[in-house]
Amino acid sequence: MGIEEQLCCLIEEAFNHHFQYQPEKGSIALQATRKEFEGEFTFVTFPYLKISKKKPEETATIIGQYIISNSKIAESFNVVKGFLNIKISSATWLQRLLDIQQNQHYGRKAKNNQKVVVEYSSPNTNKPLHLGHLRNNFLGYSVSCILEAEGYEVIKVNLVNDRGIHICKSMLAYQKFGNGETPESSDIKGDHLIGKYYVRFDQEYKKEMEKMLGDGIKKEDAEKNAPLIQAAREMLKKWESGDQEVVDLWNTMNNWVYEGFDVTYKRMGVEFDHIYKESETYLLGKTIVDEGLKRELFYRKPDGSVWVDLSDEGLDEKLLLRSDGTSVYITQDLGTADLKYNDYQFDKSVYVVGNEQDYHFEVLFRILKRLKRNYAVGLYHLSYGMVDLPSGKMKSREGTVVDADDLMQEMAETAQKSTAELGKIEDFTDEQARALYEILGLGALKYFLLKVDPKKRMLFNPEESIQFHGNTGPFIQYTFARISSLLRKAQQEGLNYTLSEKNLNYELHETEREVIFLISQYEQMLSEAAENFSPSVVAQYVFELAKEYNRFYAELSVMGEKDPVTKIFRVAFSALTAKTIKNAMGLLGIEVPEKM
RNA sequence: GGUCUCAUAGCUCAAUUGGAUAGAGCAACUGCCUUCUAAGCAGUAGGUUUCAGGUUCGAGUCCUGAUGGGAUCACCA
Repeated sequence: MGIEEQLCCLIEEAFNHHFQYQPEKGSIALQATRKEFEGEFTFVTFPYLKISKKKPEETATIIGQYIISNSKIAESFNVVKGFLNIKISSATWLQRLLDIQQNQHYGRKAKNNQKVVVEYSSPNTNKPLHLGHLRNNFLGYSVSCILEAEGYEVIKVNLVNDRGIHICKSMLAYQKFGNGETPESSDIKGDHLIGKYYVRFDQEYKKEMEKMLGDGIKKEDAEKNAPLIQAAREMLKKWESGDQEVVDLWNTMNNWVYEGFDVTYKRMGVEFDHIYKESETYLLGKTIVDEGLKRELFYRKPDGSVWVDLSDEGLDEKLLLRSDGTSVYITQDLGTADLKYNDYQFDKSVYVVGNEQDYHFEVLFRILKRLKRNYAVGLYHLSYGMVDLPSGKMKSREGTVVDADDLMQEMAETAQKSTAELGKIEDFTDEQARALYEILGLGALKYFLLKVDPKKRMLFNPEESIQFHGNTGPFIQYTFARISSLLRKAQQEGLNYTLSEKNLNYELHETEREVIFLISQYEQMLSEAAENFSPSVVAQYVFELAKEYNRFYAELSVMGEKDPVTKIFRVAFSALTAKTIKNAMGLLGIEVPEKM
């Protein structure tokens, strides 16, 4: 039983004993004591005054005294207003640390026999990945790690948008202006090459429109009837009918993109168990439309289009099938939802998709509920906010995007610069040094994007945002490297730092107490992160832990400590801190270096 | 215009889901490397939580309204 659980039991007992009251199971909640007061756990008595029929201070004191006299878990308590602050004894904390050291599975909970599918990334194959995709990918990967540690079996999937009018745009531009250019011939990464033609299409299309506007044609008509857009539509039709030439070009160009994406994904450190392609799923969902029609959940308009009416739930009518019988986005998503369930029989299915699609997913999930899909209860849209630049929104066509490959490269270079200035890794080989820059640069970037609550939009300032000091990835990595250095020394001395009963008599210093408290909160933190699908919970936790350890490190000596028992405790304590940091950073998809 | 969403220190973000005197980092200022990595530590300063009401022992958090951002409302994806 954990320390917190024991305290809750004692408080329940106290209510029984003193107030003849049996609190509901699990209704007693503790919170962490605020820094300015002594103690680790706080019980708020205000909600129970009607039961105790006493003043807040008195109620708190009675419960505090009960805890002290009926167990050895706490060493003292203090009461401020109605707040009962409980100070856990050093021996209790040390026993807890000993338990953690002996636990082989520390940081990873038992399997809960639940399956969850996490869909993330979901790029279009007409342009390279940018900053917005980085947030998506890091989020998706981190949430997967968190759920896995929480006990789920996690299946990471990527639904690639590899077909459609926008893909045809870059294909058409390439056909017209490409002159047979290839990634090899120009030494350009495949996805960037395709992106170049996507932009080119837009430029040429705009030229045509300007000309048409000059000829007195209305804007709407120009947009619809410009020769290039018509050609793109024509090409889409050909693709759908399986025209060999178009399909060949499509294959060639998409493969270039995939080769480029592979490089980017590898550098980002993300991966997938399965890749769905829309070219293979876009026809799905039509049978579901038929099903819905048959069950009179949907209806057909005179022109042949199919709709669902959600107005009784405060939403609108939504188109599910065009009048020409072709499917729209949501049709595919209905089909893909079934497909995923058939493939994996998941308990939960998470979609990591930006909050601009909140309405879409709201509609999608409601339709699936109406269709009585039994898996509908497990659907979750992990809706994350956009990443803004100081100049405002990113727009691919206006060239105001921050490219993912460029950004990762810059981060690594910044790491190299900072490392060179400090001059701490002179003994590294070139290869080791490069690996370190990668770990630090990516660590800074991932931490920066993950430390913010996913739901909130965030600002990314390329010049100022990414630092290596303060609340950053490298700060935490640095703490790990420091401890690693200590552990190397301990190893050189041949020190065995396995904790034993001998270590339980030690009187903890304030900083040590704080750190152990944080380490002991790891599992609870993990649950909270999993429940909310929120890596930011982990990020804040690990920052707090690193900060607190650094305080300890500045105040007390580890390897220089004279008393051998204390020394063993501090080394073990440091090692467990390092382990916890590594585990937590692992949940964020961030590596930690032994030396930096 | 309808719906959804956000607004906290100069800047970027927290606040244990209704609890104590609203906290960190950056930027500014002051100290600390002859001792385990100074990518660090300690300290100073910075707030009418956008505004106006309400709910209650207690509100940054819940409700109503206002103001200001953002998203969405396509036979686009």
